[in-house]
Amino acid sequence: MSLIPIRPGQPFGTQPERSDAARNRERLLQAARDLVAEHGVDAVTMDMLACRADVGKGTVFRRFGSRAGLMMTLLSDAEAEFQREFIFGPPPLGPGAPPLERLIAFGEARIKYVEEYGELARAAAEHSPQNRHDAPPVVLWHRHIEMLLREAGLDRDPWLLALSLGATLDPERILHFLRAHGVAPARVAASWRELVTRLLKDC
Amino acid sequence: MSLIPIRPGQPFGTQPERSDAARNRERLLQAARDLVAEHGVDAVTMDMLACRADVGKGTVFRRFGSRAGLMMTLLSDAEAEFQREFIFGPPPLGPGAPPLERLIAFGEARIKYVEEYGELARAAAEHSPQNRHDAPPVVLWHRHIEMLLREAGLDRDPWLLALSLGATLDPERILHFLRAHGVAPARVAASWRELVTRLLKDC
DNA sequence: ATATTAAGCGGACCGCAGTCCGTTTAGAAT
DNA sequence: ATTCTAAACGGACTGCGGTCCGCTTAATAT
Repeated sequence: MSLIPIRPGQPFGTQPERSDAARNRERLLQAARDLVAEHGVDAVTMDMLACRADVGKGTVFRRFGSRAGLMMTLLSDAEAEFQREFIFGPPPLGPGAPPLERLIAFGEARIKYVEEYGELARAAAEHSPQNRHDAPPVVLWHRHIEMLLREAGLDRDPWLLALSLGATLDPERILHFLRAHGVAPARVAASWRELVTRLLKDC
Repeated sequence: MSLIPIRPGQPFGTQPERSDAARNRERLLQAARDLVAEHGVDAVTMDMLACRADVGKGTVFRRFGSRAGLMMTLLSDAEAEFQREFIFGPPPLGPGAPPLERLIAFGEARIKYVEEYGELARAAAEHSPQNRHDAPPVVLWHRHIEMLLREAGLDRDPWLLALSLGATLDPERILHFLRAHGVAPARVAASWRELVTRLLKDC
């Protein structure tokens, strides 16, 4: 039932992790959530986290690989929920509605997602085009958009077109307008609606 | 005649810079160009540059403010040329052609620009949404797109729509597909053409 | 020439992400 | 219980971007 493993807590083919590792993972996640709540995503450093969780710095990086990896882990629940909604949920976001309406709903849902988790999402993509463009959830979003474009009859390189539309919904970008320019979320959503509506007209 | 001051060599209202400062600026720029040519943008560090230019590290940061600032300076000639072309140059990129054709030409020119200067452009925008979205050249591109959209009769929030189209042409994004996914530039250009053509149909 | 002064300078220093490697320990095998 | 070993651990260390601040010097005034 789980979709794409966003950040496998314990990798697939291996035996269950050692008890001390499990304990440390819980300690780290709890400490990370606390620190984010207290100081905000951007102020949380890896040293701070190691210290708060009373764990060596090496352990933090062994667990999460990088700061971006940590942020992905913190996002994974919300991300899984989002995926569930647009894949299995009720229309118009989920299956059952015509592709244009699903696209519109997808954009709106993404914008809400950014409102809530934007800082985390941005931090999860920082410092690596790879993270930004090829992370499993991102690829899934793109495949979803591509599928909807095809359903709508757009057959001219829907993959690239889907990537372009995806760029439009990039968390850092959306967040920047929301926060730094004070653009209302509803306005962003309206613009997205306008964009995809025009794009799919007469297909 | 100069357009937007991309990175003022010597700020506006002040008297000409001191001779030693001028000498150091030339030394730094030359060293930076050499280092980029030798090792590639991503491998050039600020310490390396200071050392090569035989200058203190503080001087490097006094001059350019940050690594991104240095990269913007290195880009400024190419950027000014690009601006000249789409503002004053011959159609279809410059004025004289219908807006759709100018938009198409704009995207194609940007893609060529990324092919040539993409690494620099990416480095110039790194580590700051501000640099990425609100740098003077970026704002100018967006205004240009917005103007073309208006000319084409698209009157529903052309500013946000222009930003979305701009996101589509983001250097990091384009560069990522070109380099990491081996997508041909012509294919990216075709996708852009498709996107804006559909967008402006019946306006 | 000399004095004045603000711009310029340099490099020690800081905080951070990420690495390395010698040490510890959980858990299995005996 | 003892031994064994691979996984996990921790914290010193590196490299980088960026800052700070006491020193130097170019340009100007006298």
